[in-house]
Amino acid sequence: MANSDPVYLRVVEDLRRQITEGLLQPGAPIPSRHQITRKYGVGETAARHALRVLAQEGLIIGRVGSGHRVRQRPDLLPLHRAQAHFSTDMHAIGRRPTCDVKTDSAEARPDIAIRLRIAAQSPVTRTRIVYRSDGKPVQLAVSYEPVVYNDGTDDITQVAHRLGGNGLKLTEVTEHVYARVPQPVESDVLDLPAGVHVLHVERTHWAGDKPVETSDVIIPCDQFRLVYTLPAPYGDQTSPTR
Amino acid sequence: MANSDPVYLRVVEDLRRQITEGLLQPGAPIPSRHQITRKYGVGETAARHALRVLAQEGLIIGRVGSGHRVRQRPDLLPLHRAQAHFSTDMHAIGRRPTCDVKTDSAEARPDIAIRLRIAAQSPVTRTRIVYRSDGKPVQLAVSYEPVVYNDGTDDITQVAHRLGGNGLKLTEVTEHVYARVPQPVESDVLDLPAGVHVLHVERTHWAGDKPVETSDVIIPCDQFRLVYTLPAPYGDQTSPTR
DNA sequence: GGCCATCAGTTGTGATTCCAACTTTACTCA
DNA sequence: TGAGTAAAGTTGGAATCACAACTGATGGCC
Repeated sequence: MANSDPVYLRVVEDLRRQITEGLLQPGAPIPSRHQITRKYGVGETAARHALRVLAQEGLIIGRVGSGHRVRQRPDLLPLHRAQAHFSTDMHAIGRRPTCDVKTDSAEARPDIAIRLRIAAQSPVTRTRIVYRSDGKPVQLAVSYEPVVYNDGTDDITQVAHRLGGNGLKLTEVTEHVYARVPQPVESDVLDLPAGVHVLHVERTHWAGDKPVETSDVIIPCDQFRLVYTLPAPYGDQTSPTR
Repeated sequence: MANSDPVYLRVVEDLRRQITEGLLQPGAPIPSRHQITRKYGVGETAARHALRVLAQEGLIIGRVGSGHRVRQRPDLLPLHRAQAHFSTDMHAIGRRPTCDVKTDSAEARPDIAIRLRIAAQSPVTRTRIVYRSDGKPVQLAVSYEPVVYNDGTDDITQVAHRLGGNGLKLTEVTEHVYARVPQPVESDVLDLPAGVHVLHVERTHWAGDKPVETSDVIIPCDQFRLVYTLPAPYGDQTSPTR
């Protein structure tokens, strides 16, 4: 009873459950359209629709000729986690992700010093990462870290792990989000047409009450979208009946 | 030439252009499936797909039996704008949006005082708004405003307009986003099951360099989703060829 | 005038079929 | 053995037909 739900939702919910419960690990192949029709006894339309919904949720990712695979769990909101998908996703769809990482030393600008709660002009390690998809720059991240945390040998992109090794535990991430290109950030490398909207994320990683790293991330808006999922049509309402 | 694009994308782009250029104002009806098939000379599948894409973009909203209409422009990311859709959207899909607004005076808690850059225990106007959909509470917002800005007669939900009338111009909104339920916020009114993820937005409206209002917004994550739109399949890549 | 039933129109969902483009695998042949 | 080729499988796109549930408006009836 209570099973007047659309057919495709049955497929969606079953696959989603398997993914969220870990039965299907990231990278695992998803049954193809035809396999779904046989396995669930549904039509091709329903199978295709189910795959589309899951893909749009970000749980799976498809590739022509190759099939769908479980994506790294995007979960819900954290921008930093979504950003972590960059490399994985680009690979998954056959683009070549690259990134330039340039690290140098600098004196903390006043705004950066405030964010890191250190004295202005303190020495910081500045890391500038340009993310590229097939050579085209699509994302820019500039991170600042007090030199005291940087032993100079590690990959600065893995602050969390390194700090974890130092006995510090990252407890929180705060993010300030703007919808524009702020002045102090060099965004010319992204080669954006004038007037394009960008997401500017000021992100600070905290260990306890101590900021350990802060970064500016510039993301053109056509890569991100905050969708207001309504509990109704076209939505996927994460199993409302259970 | 250069028109090997999918057919449905032609429809999507044309309608989207009309919407973004203002030819189709918010509330205006969108051609129905059958009208699209005739108007654009495409099949029903393409028409349906186009409408689905636009709906998922948030540009239009459909209602069984009634048709699609242009939604208030959600643009891309701003949470506060997405939130502003609450009432409109609920109406559009036939739910009854209501909200309780309770206003009282209080002394600023230390954290609130910092956010408003006023002295702790200064008098503030506190507004607690519970958004409901068909009676079910789905969103909670608690705002704080220095009493100096509140003349006591206006609707506090329209801070921007009121301040605009006072000659102040809101220039910016900063948002801190957490993915948890913080302690100081009363979230029991939302009647959330334990462990449910929520979006906690600390939002501050600025007029110049002066904070004029700050608020905590609690949104269960099943209402919002940050989708990482890939420049590839199922995406709608906002006219990449132009 | 007011109320109710009917009816055309619309959306959401579904089945079925087909095709182009692509990937992967297996196979053939030099 | 190695390279090129063929075949099978997969996705994205598309056409066509169908049906249930719902909305809005029309018109008839009291």
